[in-house]
Order: sequence, then C-alpha cells, then structure tokens
Amino acid sequence: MAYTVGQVAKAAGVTVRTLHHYDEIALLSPSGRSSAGYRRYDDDDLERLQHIRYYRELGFPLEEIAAILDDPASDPAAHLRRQHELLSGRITKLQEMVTAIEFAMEARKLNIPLTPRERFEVFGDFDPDAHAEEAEQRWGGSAAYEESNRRVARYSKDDWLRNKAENEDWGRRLAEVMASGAPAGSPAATELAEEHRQLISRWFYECSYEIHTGLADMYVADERFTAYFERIRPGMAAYLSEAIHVNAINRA
Amino acid sequence: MAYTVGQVAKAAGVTVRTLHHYDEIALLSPSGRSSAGYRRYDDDDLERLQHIRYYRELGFPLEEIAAILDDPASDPAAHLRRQHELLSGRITKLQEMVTAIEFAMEARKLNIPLTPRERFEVFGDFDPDAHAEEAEQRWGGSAAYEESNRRVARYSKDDWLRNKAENEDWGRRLAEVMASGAPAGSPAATELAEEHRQLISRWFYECSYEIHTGLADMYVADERFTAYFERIRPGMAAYLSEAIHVNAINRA
DNA sequence: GCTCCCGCCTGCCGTTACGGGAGGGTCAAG
DNA sequence: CTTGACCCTCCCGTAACGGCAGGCGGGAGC
Repeated sequence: MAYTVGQVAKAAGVTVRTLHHYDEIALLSPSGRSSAGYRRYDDDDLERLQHIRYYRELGFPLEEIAAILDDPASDPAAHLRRQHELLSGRITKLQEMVTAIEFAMEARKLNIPLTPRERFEVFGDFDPDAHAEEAEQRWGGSAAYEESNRRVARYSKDDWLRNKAENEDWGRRLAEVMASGAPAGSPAATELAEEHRQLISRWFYECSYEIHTGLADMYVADERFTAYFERIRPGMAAYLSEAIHVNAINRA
Repeated sequence: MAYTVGQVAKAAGVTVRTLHHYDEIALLSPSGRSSAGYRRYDDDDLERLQHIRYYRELGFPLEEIAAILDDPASDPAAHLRRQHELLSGRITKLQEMVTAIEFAMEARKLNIPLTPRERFEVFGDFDPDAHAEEAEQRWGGSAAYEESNRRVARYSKDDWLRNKAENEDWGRRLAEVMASGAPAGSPAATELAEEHRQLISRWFYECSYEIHTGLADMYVADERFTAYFERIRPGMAAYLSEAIHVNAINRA
C-alpha cells in the first residue's frame, strides 16, 4: 500500500509539516514520489515512522533517532524491545513523581515545610528512589489518598481555617495532658489519640486503626513529622505515637 | 533561607542558564538581589520552581505555566492536585504505549503486518483504548511476555530462520492433514496442535494448555491472525482452533 | 592585604523541531 | 472545465534554552 503525506500525517498523529521536516533532514524520506512530485509512503516507511514516534515520545533528538534507526546492528524487533524497556523506565519515573506529589500534599496538610532536596528529589541527580521507596511504604496505596484528595478538593478557604483551628485546639489539649503528667497510655491521652483519628477521618480520609498506628510510627520515624509535633511540645511525637498505639489496642 | 542561582540550579536539576531564562521572561524572578546584583531565591521561589518543573515535565509551555501559576483562583494545593491528575493520565497513556509495543512484538512473531491504524493507535486521535483494552485481555499479563522477550533477545538471525522453517513445515503438514479430510478432533490434527504448543514453548514462552486455548480463541476472533492462517489454507484458523481445544481436553 | 579561583553577572549568537504562511501546481468530482 | 481539497517548494518565525565572551565579586589561604 502507498499513502500520501496527508494520510500518513493523519494516521500517525503528526502534521504534514513534520513529515516535510523529516524528509528534509533525511530522517524519513518517502520511498517514492508520484509523477507530479507527490511523496508516496509505503508500509516500511510507516514502520520507520512508528519507531520515530516512539523514540520521540521518549525524548530522543531527531538526529539520534536517525542514528539508531540506521544502525545496521539493530533490527525492528530490537527497537521494540528497547522502546519497551525505556517506556517501562519512564513509567517508573512518573510513578515516583506521583508519590513525590502525594508526599508534598501530605506535608502541606501538616504545614511542614519541604526541604529543597525533597522538592526536587525526582528531578535532581542525587541517589534515586532511596527515599521514594520509603515514602511509598509510608503512605502506601493510593486508596486513602484518592479519597483525601477528593474531599480536600472541595474545601473552601473557610474549611481550611476551621480545620487548622481544630487541629491547633487539639494540639493545645494534648500538650496540656502531657503537662499534667498523665502517661501516654492514660485515658486522657488515648482519648485525644482517638480524637486525632476522627479528625483525620472527618477531614481527609477514613482513618482505620491500622492506618492510624501506621501514621504513629511515621511520626517518630520521620524527622520532619517529628519536628512538627516537637514544635508544639517537646516529646510530643513519641507521646502521641504511644497513645495512638494504646488506643488502637484498647479499641480492638 | 536564601539560595544562589547555582544552589537552586543544582537542587532543582536545571542549569543556571535556565534560571536566567525564567528570570528574563518573568516566569520565576528571584525575590531579591544581593548588593552585588546576585540573584537570591527564597523558599517561596523554590516552591514556584517546583511547580514549574512538574508542569514542564507534563509538557506545558512556559507561557502557559506562568499564566496558571499567576492565576489567583488556584493555590499551591490546587496545583498539586492538578499535577497528580495529569501525571496519572500520562502514566495510563504510557502504559497503553507499552501494550501497543507488546502487540507489535506479537504480530512480528507471526509475520502479521500491522495496519497503519494499529501502528499509531496510541498517538492518533481516534477513539482510545477500545482496542487497547481488548488487546490487553488477549495477551494479558506480561508473565509470558517477559519470558518471551528475554528469549527472543538472544536469537541470532540463524535462529530466526530455523524458527521460520519449523513454523512453515508445521503449517504445511497441518494443511496436508486438512486436505486428507481428517476432522479437527482426529489424532492427526490434535497431534499437530500439540506440536504447535511445543513449538511456542520451545521458541517463545512456556505455553500451558490454558494459554494455548486462549491463543486458539484469538486466532478465530482476531481477523489479523485469522488472515495469517487462512493464507496457508482456507479454513485453517477454525480448524486449528478446534484441534487445539480438543487436544487440551484430551491431555487434561 | 593580596592573590586566586570559583561563582555570578549581562549580553549575544546558535540550535532544535517544528509552525505557519505565500505562491503555485494537481487531481478527482460534478 | 471549474472548483475545492490536497500537494509542492521556499522562507521566515518561535520556544526554550545552550554556550561562550568579557567582566565583576568574594572568601579562603598565604
């Protein structure tokens, strides 16, 4: 089969101008011309264009694409394998970006400032995924996230202020309980732990006891979250963490 | 905290020149300058740069990024949500591209030509994933794929020729059995069905009876595969399909 | 206090991958 | 035989930087 520029352009999702350009730089020259000088593309040309499109999507410059496509050492099948591999890589990277975004969202909820390093982890050339993986585990599956995002999306500025106020009030009361000398396993403390859980459930996502204890562990393991609670009152991170655990056991 | 261009550039994974450019076009102007005219970026600048980087990764032109970042109607949290959504979309698209590649690989194995439409399905603007989903179901999980690809990667040109020869020989013999008038359920036919299964197992991937009957269904359901067998001998697709099913039952 | 090197500054020209016409031929349908 | 859709070849424009020149600034080591 033979196709005109217009047909090829439409099928491949590119403009005619692009095909002209590819012809100019000899990246993809149609295998023939009509008597009137019209470009005629055949199936082999289409296969080449297919590879071009995939490599382009993967960010390769045209010159490099020409080089690898004209490399006699690799056949079409090899290109498919290579593209498969590269695409998988891209997907992983994008997934890391997604978790990074989720991380930033979570940090925002608690007003925890991100370090420059955290902001650009996925872009920077420092050692990859070490932290990303960790973060993944922390706020694992997107189940709770999705819900949280759906809800948060509808919040007005007023809602946010109320949320913040409730949060601060809760923090003050927990600090008071700590000051009173009541142990983390005491009813006063576990009651506030339970309230914390319900606060999250009401504002963000259905927070099960399991998720809650997960958060508790994070609060002591991750310095940024630790710092957040420590700023309210020294020792609060560990205190709250223990209270949450006891509360979860009590209610089970 | 305040940072210099160099520090910001390194952290964010961009060049200093890029930051200069962003300053020039007023996309990201540092919040201050030192007495000597050095650019000083603060944390808010970093947050803005963070959003810029994500939107750029998503393919937005700088001008548009400036517009949406300066839009008073959306705050940082809104951007995070938007980026989350867009990233998820990109991931889905890339995954579709991966299955398209796998589709092309499978087609190559059988020397089935792809239609222009199939080549560029993921790029074109025709109705999405209708076929993609279908294809997914057909050669479902990547378990068999991965193995197939691993093996195929090591094949020499000679291997391919031997494979092709074996394949053609098998086709000829099946055509003979059909010509002899033996029904699809006859030992002669099911024997060749079994041989087909072992051919696949030897060359591509461990082909269980279950996978094999799956392939059989595909051979009659997908016109491209049907056409492949029909070209060897009319009626072969249905004949082989039945033989494979009978063989699977017999051996169970 | 001086030097030295590294980092920062402002132009300014170059490049990639096309976009988008202008001006003019072509082809199939009515 | 016209007409509208499609094709051709120039040719200029643009976005997003890359990269260098030529010159100032600054801090650490002598």
